[in-house]
Amino acid sequence: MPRAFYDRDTVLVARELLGTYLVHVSDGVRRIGRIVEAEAYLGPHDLAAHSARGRTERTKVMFGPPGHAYVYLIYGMYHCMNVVTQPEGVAAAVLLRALEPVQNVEGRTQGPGLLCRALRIDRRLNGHDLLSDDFFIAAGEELQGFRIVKRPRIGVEYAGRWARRLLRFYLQGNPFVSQP
DNA sequence: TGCACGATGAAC
DNA sequence: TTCATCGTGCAC
Repeated sequence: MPRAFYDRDTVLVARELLGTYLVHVSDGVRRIGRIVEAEAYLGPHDLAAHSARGRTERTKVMFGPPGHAYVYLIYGMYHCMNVVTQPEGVAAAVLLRALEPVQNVEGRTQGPGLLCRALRIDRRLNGHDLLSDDFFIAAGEELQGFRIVKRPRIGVEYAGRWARRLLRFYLQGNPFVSQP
């Protein structure tokens, strides 16, 4: 997808990422998954977003230009993959939560930690430009007939009223969604 | 320099 | 409901 795709409202980007293809080439293997579930993290005012605590060493990528990968380690054993959105200076991103396996994908892809493991995504890719030829997102087909479901985000109960916002999106009925 | 904890997943 | 496991962020 072009830079301009990411340089837009984060909720819009999260919804439109559904049905697109995440491609990662590593060790000469091209692994592809279709994005079926994603969450929007809106910026420093969003108490569920990492950027809510300001710019730190970990979150500085979120404050950077759109179309880059924000990858971090969670619970000491899993990685989470995000796409940075909106103009540089706006610390917003979309967390990829589930993929439908398409090519060279081994293991489960339901959930942010599992999808990173299956596509061999780790912290080495933090800050990576998604307008590259080894890690990028490609357009999918039209989502005709596929309803997009809106739900509260997962695992952010500490965020008060922000935890109840409907910022998780997934393709209704898709068997690869992590928590239908 | 130390320590509490998490945008998770799996087992019990 | 509990646990594995460790980098980050902030307290001291």
